Amino acid sequence: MTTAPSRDERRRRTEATILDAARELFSNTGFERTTIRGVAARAGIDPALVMQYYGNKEGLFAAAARWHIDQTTILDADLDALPAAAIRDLLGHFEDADDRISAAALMRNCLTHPAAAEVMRDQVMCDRAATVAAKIDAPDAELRAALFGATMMGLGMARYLIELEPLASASREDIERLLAPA
Amino acid sequence: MTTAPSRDERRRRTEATILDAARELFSNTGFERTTIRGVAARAGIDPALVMQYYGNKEGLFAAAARWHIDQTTILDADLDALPAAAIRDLLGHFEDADDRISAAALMRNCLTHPAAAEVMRDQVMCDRAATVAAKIDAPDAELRAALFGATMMGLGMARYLIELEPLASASREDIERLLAPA
DNA sequence: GCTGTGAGTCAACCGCTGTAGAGTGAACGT
DNA sequence: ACGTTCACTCTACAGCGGTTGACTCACAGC
Repeated sequence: MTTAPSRDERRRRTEATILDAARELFSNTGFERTTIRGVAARAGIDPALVMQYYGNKEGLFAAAARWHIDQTTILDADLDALPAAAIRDLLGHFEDADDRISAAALMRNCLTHPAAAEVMRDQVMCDRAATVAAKIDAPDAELRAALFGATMMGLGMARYLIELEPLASASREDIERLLAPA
Repeated sequence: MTTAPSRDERRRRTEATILDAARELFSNTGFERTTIRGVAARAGIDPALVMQYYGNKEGLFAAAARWHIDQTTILDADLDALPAAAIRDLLGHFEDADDRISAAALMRNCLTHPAAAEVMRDQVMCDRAATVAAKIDAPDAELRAALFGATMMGLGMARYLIELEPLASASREDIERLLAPA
């Protein structure tokens, strides 16, 4: 048999298990249809333990839907390469096994859950749009950036959440090739 | 006092009142957060009457979220004018007082409600994309059309549901002017 | 006038879900 | 060895929300 894990090692492990289960359900079925009991069952533990760790359902969601905001790929690109970089960044998030689920959890609920909507609007879109706008030299820079952000959001939702064909099964290269010029 | 309305006139009137209330709530707070009791209260009638008319909550939603699918504006446009026409069509839907709410109801719930997702995917996106694709003379016509549809969806969501600034308060002309070329 | 029909109401049921509090047993410090 | 801490469980509660069935009452046809 393997060596027994220490107590807080064990704690961190179950905490991660809960978070994984929560992300899975939040991203697949949305906030409202996800139940604490469902998360607990999937994690193989008692519902009350979820409460003990995250306080309430909102807390669990807040912990599960955190989004890594790294603007490096955007900051490093100049205006010409920016669309391609942003597309690659978005697709990268969703191809990556770790980021995918939490990104999907945020995106799926941003229309129906107030907190998710706020995060989406303020952090993701506003901040990104600001850095994008700073690179555009035109009178309508902000509006252009917002339109670009909306386009990226639509792409992510259509491809990964609604799974619209043939978008869902198209290759990253094709998407980048066709959309980047626009 | 006015002349008393006939019985089925009265029926149709309350039915419409219920539907209006349902659309309002579905489009503002989403399917799950909308309660039959809430709809009834807003309509000024008893919850049981909603059930009597629409069977269950799903039936109410199905009746409330119907989307007028008129592809005339798309069909009439040739390839060059198509983006502008589609944008005008989308914005027109959302500016129009009648269509706006049911369109929003469908769009808001298409990520979290199975039936709404199906309608969105099959009817709105697939059918439209097909007619769009028929006009594009390129090997990747379908993918291009899907990307275009995703862009339009992102635009609608960002502008009318998340109310992302400065997109939400921009004029129709500006949006059309900036996005159509792409 | 009388009766049937149908719009609209009332009260209640029942399952689900978030949440709370006491309890248990194994790991940990001493 | 022993008391303490802490992850974890069991049970239960309270409220909400969809749904139901019996009831009321006004209007239409005879």
